[in-house]
Amino acid sequence: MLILKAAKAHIRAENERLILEAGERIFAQHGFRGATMQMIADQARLPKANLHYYFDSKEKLYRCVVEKIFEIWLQAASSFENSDEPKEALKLYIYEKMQISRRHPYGSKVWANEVMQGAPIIQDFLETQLRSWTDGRIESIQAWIAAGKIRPVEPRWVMYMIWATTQHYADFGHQIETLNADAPLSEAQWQAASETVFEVIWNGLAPKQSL
Amino acid sequence: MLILKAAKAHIRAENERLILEAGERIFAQHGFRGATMQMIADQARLPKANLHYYFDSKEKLYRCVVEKIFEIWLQAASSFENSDEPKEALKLYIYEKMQISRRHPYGSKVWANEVMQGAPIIQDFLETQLRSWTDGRIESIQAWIAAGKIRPVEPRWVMYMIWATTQHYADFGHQIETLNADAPLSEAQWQAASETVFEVIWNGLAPKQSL
DNA sequence: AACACGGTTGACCATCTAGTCAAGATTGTT
DNA sequence: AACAATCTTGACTAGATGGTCAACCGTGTT
Repeated sequence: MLILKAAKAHIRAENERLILEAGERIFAQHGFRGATMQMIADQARLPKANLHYYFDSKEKLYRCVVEKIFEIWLQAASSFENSDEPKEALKLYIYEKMQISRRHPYGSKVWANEVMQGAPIIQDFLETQLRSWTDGRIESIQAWIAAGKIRPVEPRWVMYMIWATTQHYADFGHQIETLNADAPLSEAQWQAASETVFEVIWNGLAPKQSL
Repeated sequence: MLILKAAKAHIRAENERLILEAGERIFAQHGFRGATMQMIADQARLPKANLHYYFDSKEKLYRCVVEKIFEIWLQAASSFENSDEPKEALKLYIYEKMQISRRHPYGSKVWANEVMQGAPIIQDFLETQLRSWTDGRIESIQAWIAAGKIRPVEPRWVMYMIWATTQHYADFGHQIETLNADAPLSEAQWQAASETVFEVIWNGLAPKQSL
């Protein structure tokens, strides 16, 4: 009966999760072309043919991985709206993005890879969701400027600074570890880095102390 | 006669230049594995076999490309030393790095790709040249802190902020263009972005106005 | 003109890889 | 137990790709 489809849904869900997780890791480490279905299969501890049972093609799998990453990205984005005060809103957003760099370094790298190659797969995301989200955030920042809560700056360049500095800790994590005597950043170091990023940006944006 | 070697040296120099330039572009756009020798050959307008005449293997060619990029990177690094005053030194360095992002976007992407994949080819560079250069710069920054010229901050996180923000304009150039109504940044926009990056970082680091 | 040396090139090969397939194993339902 | 839908998997194929090679070309020297 057709109801069986639902009965075995958990198998499908579990295997798709395994494959997506493995894909994220392998695509991040080797890029789209550098990753092979065999590598992903080994990482997921499944036979290669099984991957093609759940995902038609390498490209479809890749697209799913990228879409999942974009979801997480958008989720973090909402923390931007959790306060009207720029200091609080920026602090939440920056800490949240640093957290993502720490928890999802592979996802961040896949995204970076995709964009660096001209976003062949997710160009439509950039043009729709990312563009409209960014426009919204730019309006928030402009409102802060109008209210004299931060210095007059072009909001775009500030957004890019935040993205760049926070994602750097994921995308260039290997370089950072190498310069940290080949050790991953400690809890305290992550905390300190997040604080410094926030402090420098906030002090950079805060209005000059009026005497 | 052996002197012929010198006589045709210009042919070799010119072709190596063509191939390296094409390689930089193709490796940036497709990653190491994604790039094919055929693509690079087409870009350089040379037959594929000719590439193997000048560079033994794809990997050797790639290594040459990456080394060339590191040279440019180190060159910019020297502008850090052109002034003892932090404001001036940082301004020069940031503007120089923004300039590099604008002039050598492909090189920056190749570097990013390489690091994201764990620096399989240039790990030794990271551990020797980059590490020692960074240590030197950290000392400079600490001296500024000791002299009360900038706030007390962990120099490492500041270096990473500068690298991240400036390189972002190359590595994520496609995303930036998409969010700029699919247009490349204008001269004025590059200028404004550079200024904003510098202003925010400098204001973020400058000591609080003592009343 | 003859030569030698570096440069050029099309054709070729071994290998790798995305994707297919058909036979068989599982599992929930009746 | 019998069944049907779903899941599993080893073996296979077609095409792409890095690298090779042997014949050929061009140019400066004698």
